[in-house]
Amino acid sequence: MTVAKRPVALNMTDLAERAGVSIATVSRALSGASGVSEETRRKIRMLADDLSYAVSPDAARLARGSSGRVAVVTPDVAHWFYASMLDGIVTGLRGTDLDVLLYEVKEERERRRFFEELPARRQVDALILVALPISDDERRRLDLMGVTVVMAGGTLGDHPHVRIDDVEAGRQATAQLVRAGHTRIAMINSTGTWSLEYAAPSARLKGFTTVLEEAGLPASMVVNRHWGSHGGVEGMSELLSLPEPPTGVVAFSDEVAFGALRTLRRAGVAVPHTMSVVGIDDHHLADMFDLTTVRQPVTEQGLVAGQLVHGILQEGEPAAPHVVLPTQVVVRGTTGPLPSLPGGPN
Amino acid sequence: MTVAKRPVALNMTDLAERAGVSIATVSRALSGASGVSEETRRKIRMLADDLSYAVSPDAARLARGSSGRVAVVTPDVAHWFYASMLDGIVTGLRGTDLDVLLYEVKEERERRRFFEELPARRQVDALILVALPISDDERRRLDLMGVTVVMAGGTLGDHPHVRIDDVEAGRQATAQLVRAGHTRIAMINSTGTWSLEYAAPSARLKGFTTVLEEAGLPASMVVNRHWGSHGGVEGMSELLSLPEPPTGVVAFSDEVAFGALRTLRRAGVAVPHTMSVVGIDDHHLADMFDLTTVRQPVTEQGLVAGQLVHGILQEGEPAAPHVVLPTQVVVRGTTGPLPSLPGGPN
DNA sequence: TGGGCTCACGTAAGCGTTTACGAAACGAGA
DNA sequence: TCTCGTTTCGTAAACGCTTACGTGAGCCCA
Repeated sequence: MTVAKRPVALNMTDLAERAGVSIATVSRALSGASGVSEETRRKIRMLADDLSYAVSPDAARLARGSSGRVAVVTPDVAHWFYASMLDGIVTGLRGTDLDVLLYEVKEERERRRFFEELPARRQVDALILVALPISDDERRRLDLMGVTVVMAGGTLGDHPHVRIDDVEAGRQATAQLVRAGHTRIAMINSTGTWSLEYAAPSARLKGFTTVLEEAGLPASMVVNRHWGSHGGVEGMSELLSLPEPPTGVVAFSDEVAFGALRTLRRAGVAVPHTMSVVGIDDHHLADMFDLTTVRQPVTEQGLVAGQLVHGILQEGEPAAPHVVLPTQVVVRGTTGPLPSLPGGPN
Repeated sequence: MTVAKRPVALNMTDLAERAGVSIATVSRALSGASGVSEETRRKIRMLADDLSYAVSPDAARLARGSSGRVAVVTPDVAHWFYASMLDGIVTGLRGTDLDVLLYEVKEERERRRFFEELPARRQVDALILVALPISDDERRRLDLMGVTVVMAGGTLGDHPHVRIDDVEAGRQATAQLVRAGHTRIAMINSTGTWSLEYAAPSARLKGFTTVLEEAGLPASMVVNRHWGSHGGVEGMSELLSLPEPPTGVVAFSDEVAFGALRTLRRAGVAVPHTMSVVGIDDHHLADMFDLTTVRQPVTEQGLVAGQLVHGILQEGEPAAPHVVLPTQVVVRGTTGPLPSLPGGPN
């Protein structure tokens, strides 16, 4: 006597027997395919319900040739930005019959390993890369998978993508300070987190410098730090230690801005009267810091990415493969008019 | 002439042909099973590498009977707590050959749908529930899946779980204020987010009241709000409007505390001199708010959950199925000694 | 009344693996 | 040299579905 591996699950053959029809009919009835009378279909469906039978996705996919799964690859699940993207993707895919397989590639090592072993290989119908900068070599490996690839929060060759215009975001943030009359404006930017160049920092910097030029303001101070809150703490410290500190600061991200604000609070510098700060993101805690910022629709980007994948899988090439979502200034309390006495309190 | 659905992928039979051996040998060689000479194995592995062939997981799993996947079910991917849990789980599972299938059940509707349709059904070997309160009925449905179920951040019948001691967390937070000499201590708690009772709020409340009793302090004010930052904003407003406001507040979570701090800042109430605040979590931005809090190891809980699942799948029943991780006070700037002039500034 | 159509359903051939079982080859002990 | 045990490998039967194709049954219209 052999013991079944999965004692509980009954299969389609069992169901067919009890329903008194062939397995093919059951398959058709349950999958919604045509070729079954409505009555038979109903009968089978009810029976399946009663016996709480579910079609084995693995077997179905083996037979059909497509997996019904999409892989999401992200550098850091825990981080607000990626988590929000993921959230958007998942909701964008809800309702479709696509499941999400999650891969995190935190460090350079893991990322190399991911592209070498391609664990998602032959497992998914599509791949969504979340703001993951990628080398040409890796792109080639990816194509080897032979699946749809979509980039969310960046670009990737000709592959479909969703993103924001980072140059514009940088412009908007900077313009907000220029408009308020500031003339000594600095930026706490963020590069070098990845060994591969991530596009956002340089794009935002470009927006920053462009606006300053257009306003006829002198080329200004830019410090580079890690793009988390601690980067902001350090960056602002450095700016404060300058002989002639700026009166306004553009932060690469809201988290950087949070850190900057903490430094300012500890240093007793009045915000926005002595120092104005503007971030980029509209982090869900930005309101708690009263932070003026440039909102980028993160969840929506994920959502669009999900829909893009769904569309492509369903009907081939997408209508609009490259989506750029708008950003927009959200004015709160950390920006204000030029201080009357530069450097002095209040 | 028929067109192949997946033109690229070659299969094990192809590989076997080119290697001049049978498909069984290839399978054994690639899976690491015994019964192949080392030389043959090496040869086959090299060939597979050259042709960049990878075993089809679906087919392998169909044949083997286990999916090699684990489902993670969480109420909100974007939220710091769940995202951190997820992060821990993913890292805990890294290195094993288990993939993560992600399911988000945000609203009551979706959650009901999840348990009715069980999309993860027959797709995974195990299920990790992330702080998801569950009814008895749903638990029964779950057992019907016939897979290992692990709870992270809570309990679930006899199923293995990882969590913290929420009563203790509540105690520690409250004790921190009592120790500082506060006598009018309030709590901004959080209930009713789910239709099902979530255990943490009542447990933390219990810790709160117990400490007050032990200290001989009068039963104190407790307001209930949503457990996000806006709940904290509202909760603190309500407390401030009291005829005799407290001098110390325990917040259900750090996010609630963030909101509370914002209200205090806007109201011009000095922290910690006029009002002390302590949170629970040690959110990664807690430091930016200078928030005193009770740290709970979130990522670690996820990590343990992942390891638990891996262990169970590998060797059956786990050695220690119920893990309780310690919490610990982190003192920062939002708590201080009892104000000399209650209610007055500074 | 019969020829052709449509519809509902069954038969069986895959899909790409794993694995029980058996066969061949080889070495060793007697 | 014969026999027995190992080791290495091949054969073929699953695994649980989907789907191309075939077969009757029923229907319509000439």
